[in-house]
Amino acid sequence: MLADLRRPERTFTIRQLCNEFKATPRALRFYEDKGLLTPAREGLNRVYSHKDRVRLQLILRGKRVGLSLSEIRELLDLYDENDDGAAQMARSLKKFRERAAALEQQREDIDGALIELREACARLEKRLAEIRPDLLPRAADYDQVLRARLDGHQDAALGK
Amino acid sequence: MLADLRRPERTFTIRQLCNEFKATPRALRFYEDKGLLTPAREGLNRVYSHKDRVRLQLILRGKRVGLSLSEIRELLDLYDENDDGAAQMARSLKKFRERAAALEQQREDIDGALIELREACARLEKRLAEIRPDLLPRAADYDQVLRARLDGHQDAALGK
DNA sequence: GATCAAGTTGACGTTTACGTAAACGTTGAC
DNA sequence: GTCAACGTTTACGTAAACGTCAACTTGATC
Repeated sequence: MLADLRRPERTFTIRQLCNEFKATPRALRFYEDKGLLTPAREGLNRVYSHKDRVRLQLILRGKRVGLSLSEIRELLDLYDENDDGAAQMARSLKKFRERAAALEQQREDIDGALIELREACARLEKRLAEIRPDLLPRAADYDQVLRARLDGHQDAALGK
Repeated sequence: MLADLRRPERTFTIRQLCNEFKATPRALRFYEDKGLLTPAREGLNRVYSHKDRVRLQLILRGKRVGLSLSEIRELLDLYDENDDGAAQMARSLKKFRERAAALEQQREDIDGALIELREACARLEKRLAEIRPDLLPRAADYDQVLRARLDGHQDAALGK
């Protein structure tokens, strides 16, 4: 009687979900503001159910693939309001495909920019080699690259 | 005496540069606000010199590869303040390499997102095929892709 | 009873690159 | 003389996703 209200009945505090998913309380409240989450209350405090946790997972997944919060909300809303599961799946699929296409386009744009950049680099390297070969940057800037890899590129890379 | 003040002395109006480089007057004035351009004045009107035109080219190139205006300004400033051409070239080269590394990272992030997206799509397609094969989206969304290709992806793809 | 940790609700700040009026001056064409 | 076309300045608006206070309440603990 005490032990069996385990999984489905379990509830979560905001902090627990934040820790589990590496989010901040501010973010969860923000999602709530935007209508993405609607946790229950116990007095003032938020109480997240199992379903809320699932929704949060979906939200974060959506973010990872570069969907905007409003787009995510639309998808979530579909799953709630409508009872025809297949129709929403079709819609989600469409959304995902669109996003995939957009990302592929972005990759192309990036490739174009990289081409321009490499040309510019090549020119600079050549002229520097002629004029002041000692000034050619070396391994030092690799730090920058490595440092950059540990950071917030995810945010910058996607959706804008 | 009249004919020989051709190329180097020639000046440009804001509109001429805008037409040539497909920019808006607002943009040029904004760059000026930010200290990227400093055209002369003839009364109130801006008069762009040859050098200004070059600077504008550099600005737009920088934008194309995803540099922020402030980064571009730093580079331009170097070319002005300092008279050691080689040193600035080295700095520019460094900047460009960093940007290239960042763009490569972005591409990786995008690839990661694409993997997640494709997985999600595959799952949805599979289940839809089982349940409601008639709802599987088809060529219709190709419009979206094509439309997207004609638009502002450049902005979204880079810098943020 | 005082403090402490954790929660809450506003509400403003941040960032980027301009767009979009509003209100006005100058010049050339008719 | 007057209308259109171009120029000017100032200044607010936008969009996204929270961060960062500030000021307060609540429950637990010493």
